[in-house]
Amino acid sequence: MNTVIGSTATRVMDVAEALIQQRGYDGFSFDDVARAVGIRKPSVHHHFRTKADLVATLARRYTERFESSLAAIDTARRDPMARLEAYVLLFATTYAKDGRLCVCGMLGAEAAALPAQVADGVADFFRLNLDWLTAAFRDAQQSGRVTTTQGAEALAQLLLSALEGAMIVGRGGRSSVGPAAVGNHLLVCLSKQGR
Amino acid sequence: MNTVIGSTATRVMDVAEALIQQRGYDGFSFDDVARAVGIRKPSVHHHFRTKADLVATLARRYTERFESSLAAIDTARRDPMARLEAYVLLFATTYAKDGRLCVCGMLGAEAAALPAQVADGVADFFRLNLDWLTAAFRDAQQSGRVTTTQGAEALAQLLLSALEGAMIVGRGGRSSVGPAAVGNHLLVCLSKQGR
DNA sequence: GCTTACCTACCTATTGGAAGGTAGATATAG
DNA sequence: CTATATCTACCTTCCAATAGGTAGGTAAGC
Repeated sequence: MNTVIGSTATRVMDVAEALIQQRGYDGFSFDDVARAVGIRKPSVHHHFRTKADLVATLARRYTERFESSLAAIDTARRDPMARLEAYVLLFATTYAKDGRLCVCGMLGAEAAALPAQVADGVADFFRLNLDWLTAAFRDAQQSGRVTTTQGAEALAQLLLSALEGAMIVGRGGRSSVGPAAVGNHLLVCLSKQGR
Repeated sequence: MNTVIGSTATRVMDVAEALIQQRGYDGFSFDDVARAVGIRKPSVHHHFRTKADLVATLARRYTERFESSLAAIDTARRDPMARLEAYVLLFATTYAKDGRLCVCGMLGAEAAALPAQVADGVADFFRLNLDWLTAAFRDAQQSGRVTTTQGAEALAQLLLSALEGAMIVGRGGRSSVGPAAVGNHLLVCLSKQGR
């Protein structure tokens, strides 16, 4: 065994994930992955039958990890605004790693060209996020920390959209502004002391 | 002559634009374009030397059209909020056409994998939008229609990000919520009567 | 002795792109 | 008015590279 950490299958997923975050589904090949991992292309097929298989599995892992992070936030913070700030940090951390996009943000853009199983995984991710955010905003409104007349569902959609969009605008516009700034600005606007 | 409208070069750009909006830069080929237009692949090369050429030209046209729309808004509306609402409608109209993404939103996501000339065009688009929005928000704040403590530049980044993101989240999440709803919700939150 | 992890070799389709040719319109010069 | 030249828009043919994926084999471990 070599000194590289993790099983080969894990490393394949790690590499594929990074490639998707930077180039998208159609922007990388099994050969790219193989080269980066240090094996041959057919060996990648040994671990993941098809490309759709690999990416669908990867998207599921991504969503599960996100789910864990959300659960961790719930236990670590009680204050609804602190929870939302921690949520923004999740996206900011991803983006800080050499401008990596959210996996499902990237895949969501390409949704029309994706295999069904992959597109399903992407939809699950957004559903999970929207549900968690809706609950968080409902808490924030009930505790009086957010005082907009807008429904919690709409606010959830707004924050998620702003964060996903900030990555794309920040990267495409070569701006220094990313999801951290955009997300926090929005939270300030929505919070009581925002004006 | 056939009944198809526009010159061949224009039709090539129209088709390529639609394909990019639905599948991204790596998601379409010269052959796809040729087939849709009704000519052979090398004839596409006759009009646009390379793929980078085609897409860069197309991005420039997209930005110019957007620029015209912004100018039209400026002359048609005086009220800063009405201008911002008209801006939101620009994105909503694009998205309403079978869920088409903003060309530069899509390309922005793939920015890391794009030829330099294309990436430059994308950056120009975002710069144009951010500049216009910053001025619009400055007006809105000076007239007291928007009362956040946030700077106009930050608000511009926020609205643009929210609109670009809403397209991706809406499509990827198979939601009925799109840029129209998200954009208008944000404007309500920012406006005086938003609470 | 079966399973796992990997390999070489190969296949077919498609990619972006080049080379070179043709039909028809237009322009120009004698 | 005609002959020559040029241009545009398209064509067929071709190419090397790359795509996703398969077949079949080897070597090690439980």
